[in-house]
This record gives sequence, structure tokens and C-alpha cells, in this order.
Amino acid sequence: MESRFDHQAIEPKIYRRWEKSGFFNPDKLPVTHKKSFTIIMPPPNANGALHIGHALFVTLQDLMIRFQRMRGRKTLWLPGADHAGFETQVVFDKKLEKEKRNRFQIPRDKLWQEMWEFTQANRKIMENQLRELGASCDWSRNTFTLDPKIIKTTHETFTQMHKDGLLYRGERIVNWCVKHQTTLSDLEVKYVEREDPLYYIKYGPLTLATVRPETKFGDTAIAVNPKDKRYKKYIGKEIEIETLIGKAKMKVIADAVVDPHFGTGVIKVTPAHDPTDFEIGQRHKLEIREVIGKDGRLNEKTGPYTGMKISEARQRVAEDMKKQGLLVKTDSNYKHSVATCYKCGTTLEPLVMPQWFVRMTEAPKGKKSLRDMAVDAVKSGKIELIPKRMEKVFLHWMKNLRDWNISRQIVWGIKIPAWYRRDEIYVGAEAPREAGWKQDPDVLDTWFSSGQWPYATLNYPKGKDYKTFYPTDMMETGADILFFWVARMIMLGLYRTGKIPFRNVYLHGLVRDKDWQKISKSKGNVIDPLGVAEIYGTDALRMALTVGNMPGSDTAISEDKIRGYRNFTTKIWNASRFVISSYDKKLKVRPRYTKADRAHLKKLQEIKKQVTSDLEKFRFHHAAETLYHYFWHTFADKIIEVNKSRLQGDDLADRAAAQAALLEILEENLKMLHPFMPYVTEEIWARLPHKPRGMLMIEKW
RNA sequence: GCGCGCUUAGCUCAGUGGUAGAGCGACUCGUUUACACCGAGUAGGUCCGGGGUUCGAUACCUCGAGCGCGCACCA
Repeated sequence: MESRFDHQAIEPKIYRRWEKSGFFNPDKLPVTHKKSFTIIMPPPNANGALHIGHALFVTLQDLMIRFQRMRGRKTLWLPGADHAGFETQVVFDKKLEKEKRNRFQIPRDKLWQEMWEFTQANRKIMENQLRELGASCDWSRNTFTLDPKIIKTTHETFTQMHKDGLLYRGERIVNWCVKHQTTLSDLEVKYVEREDPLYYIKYGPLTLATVRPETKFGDTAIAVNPKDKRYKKYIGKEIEIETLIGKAKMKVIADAVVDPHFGTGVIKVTPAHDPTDFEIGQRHKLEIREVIGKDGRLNEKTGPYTGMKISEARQRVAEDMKKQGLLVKTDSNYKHSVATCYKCGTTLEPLVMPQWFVRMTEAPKGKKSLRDMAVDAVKSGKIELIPKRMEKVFLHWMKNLRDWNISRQIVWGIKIPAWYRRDEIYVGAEAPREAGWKQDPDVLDTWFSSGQWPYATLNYPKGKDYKTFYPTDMMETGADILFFWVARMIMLGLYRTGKIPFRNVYLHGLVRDKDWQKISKSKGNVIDPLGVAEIYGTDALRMALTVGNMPGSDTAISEDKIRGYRNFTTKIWNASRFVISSYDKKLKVRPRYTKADRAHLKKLQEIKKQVTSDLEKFRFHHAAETLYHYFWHTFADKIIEVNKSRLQGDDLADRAAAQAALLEILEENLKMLHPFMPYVTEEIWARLPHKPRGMLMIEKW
């Protein structure tokens, strides 16, 4: 044996052996593997290379899968790739921008084709990277989120939800990104603190405070708090105001959302351009008067301000009001939070548009609401979140749920299976036969389809896989997509299949750099997992990502840490090399164990018990550390050292005992280390001084 | 505003109702054939602060401070 583990040469060979064995596929595992254990892989976005976060999920999921496979479970780890709707659209938009092109000038079919090719190319790269990271997933079941079966399931769900009254198309106020020219769900809104002028302006006899004077042309009422004595006499009356484009009459209404302590206690109500005002408008049946268009400019209802951008119009309106004596005062540094696009930071424009919404909190007849189904599943313990505290976060979010806008005005996604003709709506994958129906031009929020990933990939409802592997055992994913994805999977899974989609949810945190900085391209601290694996070995990277990584918490990684586990890889290699080379196969003497031998073997059993229990309880960081410490500082530093002389001794029975004990401890360590460090352990396993034996990968734990 | 966390050795973090541990880093010594990608050893902590429960708290409760995060219709 060489004195180093040559990971660059050996890793690819081992992966090929694993893949060729067929054992990644649960159907090809030995028949003794009966009870299933399933993880559906969160499909990585097919719009770029894998990053260190992906390496983390591969590490954790692969270690769970390998552990369970060795424990005799019929393990399925189903891989996939995500078309990642809006996210990919944004990436592709940037690519187009570099090429001095723009998606709004490219025909839909052509754009689709280009994006298809782009994502397929990325997929290939990604899948090979998953292999390099040692992922023992079943490539025969590899699925893309735009595969026909996924689209079919998604359309069926949409249709069924519509029938059940869980979906509606409504003119509601939505979050419009002027740059990306699409609406976003509430989750995709990022609120940022900002300082803006707060203008106190005269509305007839009243004065009110606003940060958006430019929307005044869309005002259709003035509101005060019903309990506010100052304004009681105005409630229900019409007052005359000066609008800058003529005089107008406006009704004063009372609504409890108005905070009497803010500003003057009076607000202007602009139902078309403010979420709160929209709701007030609904309650009081106010006219929705749109004065801002999708282009982010004021429209023809605004007289001289027509065509101006919002920011410009705001200044001009304020100036003009000042000229006319309508501006009472301005607070220049008013702090408030502004809704922005989570991708580009553009201030979102609340606009009223017809969109499809999922009813989250209202129950269809005789059934529970989507929210209640999910809340019950978690509260009852049918689904467990790891760490447990995430359940509180989950429930808190569920409490504040609102209806979910699933329409997106982009090209890249699954088309909404809805058809319109005059005032009629038809829902279904195919257009009705009669002429004149036009399909909804929008696509679905990507999370609507990925929310169905667990049962869609397993071919619900009739597939054999669905019957064998659903509900799945573990959903391992980032804590940052608990709401985006996990919550939706729980709700949609329960709705569609009547069963929970998974029993456990393990949530990992972010991988940060050694200075605890978030990793980003702009900071230049990106760690390429494949690059590090190339230098230090995949096993080292995997250990570095496992040790010290608690569920739900961020973790720090540094080159030093990875190097440390590369050294550990070398340690394993050399300790094994010593045990193997000093093992005398010809020695056919019955071993006579000493007290110390028995104590060592007993300790080994204790370690095994502890590691097993840690793995069962998802305490991977702890299991990894225990093994590291035991192998290095007990086995290598102590046990091997004290046995060196016995291996040369004349007492053959004692010599036999020493070499047998060392070999046994080594074998058990290799097994336990395998889920964490699959490559080096598999390679050593093949070199053990024994009759031909199978792969470590399916060795019994 | 509501909610969730974190605070332990220089750094990254474990951990337990009986006054503390690891890895990395620092320092000292060691070129003993498995391994210098090594070994032996040393230094370093009022376990954020106050109060409480307890025979005993770093650990449990409570208040507070600092930091981080999530949710929310602040006009």
C-alpha cells in the first residue's frame, strides 16, 4: 500500500464500482433489504454549478442513506433537478443582458427553447458534480421538474383544487416587480428599512400624512378611525379637495385600521396602489382607480404627470402642492419599511391584477383547510421538524398565512391550465373542443409544482413507487426554504394524497466562511466544493461539513478545517495500512485474548452503540466527532501502539489475538465511518486481508 | 409590534443538576519505519450580567444586556 490515499485517482473508480453494482437502486439491493427508507432529494436549480450549500445537503443526505442501507433498509434516494422558474428566469435575464438582449423582445417559443437548452446543459454538469461528491442516489429515477409526469400531476392538482374551491382567480392587489415584469408571492417580498420624506398635505379641511403623494390621483376616499373624536363630524360626509388636476369631492369613511396616533390620524385611501387601502376599499366598496401602470409610470388619468416615473412624479407632485399651498410640512427622515423584490431590490409596486390564488385558510365543504391540515400534522407529531424549535417558527408562520398568488408573468414554468372565452373560465390541461378559448398566458409559481415533488416523483397515484416509498422518511433541506417549500409540500401532500409527504424534516443552516460571513460572489469568498474536493478529497470535505454542524444553525467552514480532515483521511489510511501489512494470513493459531483485548473490544461496542444512537437521533455532528476521536486518539494512538510489540512476539496465540483484535476494530471503524467518508473506507475495505468480500457500501452495520 | 434563537478557551463549536471539553491556532520537546498530512506534553475560561429554584447551576425558572434571524397591511 502507498503511504497516502490517492483520492484523485481512486474516487472516480470507486464511484463507478458503486454505480455498476446497482445498489443505488433499491430494487437491486439484496432481497434482505425489505423495509423502505426514502429521501427525495431537493432538486438543485439547473441554472448554475453546485455550491458549498449543495455539498452540505449531499453530505447529510448521503450519510443518512448509507447508514440506513447498511442497516438493511431498502433505501431510495431520488435525485432530480429544478427548472426553478423565476430564479432561472432572473439568471437568464442577466445572461441576456450581457448579450445586449432582453427577454421581452424574444418570441416566447424561442426563449423557451434557449432556456431549455441552458438548463439541460447545467443539469449535466450538476449531475456529474453530485457523483463526484459521492451521492449514492438512484440515477434510474432521476427526475426534472418539467418532465411530462410532473406537469401532468401539477395540472391534475390544479384542476382538483379548482373543483374543491381551493383556487380562485381574483382581481387582488399583488406585488409587482417593475424590472422583472411579474408578480411575486408574499414570501418573495423583502422588506427593507428606508428613510423617505413624509408629506403632510391638505385635503380640503383635513390634513393627512403620506409618503406617496403621487398616488393621490387614485384616491377614492379619506379614512379616519371611527373612535377618533377629532374627525367624528366628517365621517360619512363628502368634502371638497384640490387634486392638482381640478377640484373633486371625496367621501370620508371610518375604518379601524387607521391609527389615530400616526400622522394626523387621517389617511388617503388608494385601493389600486396600496395593500391596506385595497382592503379598506373592499370593506367599503370603494372604486379602484388605477393611476400607475405595469411600466411603473403614471397613466393618462394623472394629467400633466402622465408618463412620469413614480419617483419623479412624487417630487413634482410635492413641489406643485407646495406651490399651491397644499403642503403643510415635510418630515424628511421618516423611517419605514418598503417592499422590494428579493432578487433585484426594486421597490415593488402594489397593483391590482387578475391572478390565481390558493385559498390557504378556508376549508372546502366537509374538509380541513390547507393550513389546518399542515398545522395538525406538525402539532400531532406525525411530522417532526429537526431541530424541534423549528416547529415554533413553522406554526408562527402558518398562523399568519394569507392566500397565495401562484400566477407568474414569465415564460419559464408550467403553464396555468386555465382557459378563457369571453366571461367563461375553463380549468383543465387541454383546451375545450369548441373554438375561441385562449389559455392563461401566465405560468405557475415554481413552488406550486415543487410543492408536489414527493408524490409526483413517485408516480402518484398508481405507481408502484408511490405504494412502496410514500410517505417518505426524511426531507433534508435548507432552513431558509421552510416556508417556500416544506410548508407547501406538507399542505399539498396532505391535500392530494391524504398522507403526510415525509415523517421527518431535517433543516440545515447556511454554510458560512471562516469569518462567519455569508458566502457570496460579490464578497469573493465563494468556496467551490468540487475544487476543494479535488485538493483535499471528497471525504475530507464531507467530514468538514458534518462536524460542528448542528441542525437549524449556520456552520462555518474554512480551508484549515478541511485540511484537518484530509489529515484524518491519511490517518485512517495509514493505520489501516499498518494493520493490513502486519496481518499474517498464514498464522493459523487460535488467538488467546488478553484482558486488555477484551476491554478494547468492549469499548468498541460502546462506541458503536453511541454512534448508532446519535445517527438515529440525527446528531450527525456528534457521531462524526466521536468516530474521529475514537479512531485517532484511541485506536491509532493507543491500541495500535500497545500492540506493536505483540505482533512481533514469539507467543503465536498472543500474536494471533493482537492481529485479530486490531483487524476487528479496524473493520468496525471502517463500517461506521463509511457513511461519512465513503471513498477511503470503501477502498481500504477492498484491501482487507480476507477472502473475497462484497462492497462496504452494503455491509451490515 | 409579534415571534424564534444565540452568548462556554485566541477562533469554530460540543456538553452535563455535582464548580468544564474537542478541533484548529499558540508554546515546549521529540526525525521510535503505519502516518511529520506524525507523536508526547504545556498554557489558556468569573461557562454574558442580576435575581430565583436546589444540598449544589454553566446547565432549570425569571428579569436584563449584546448579537443574529423570522413574521407583520407603520399610511
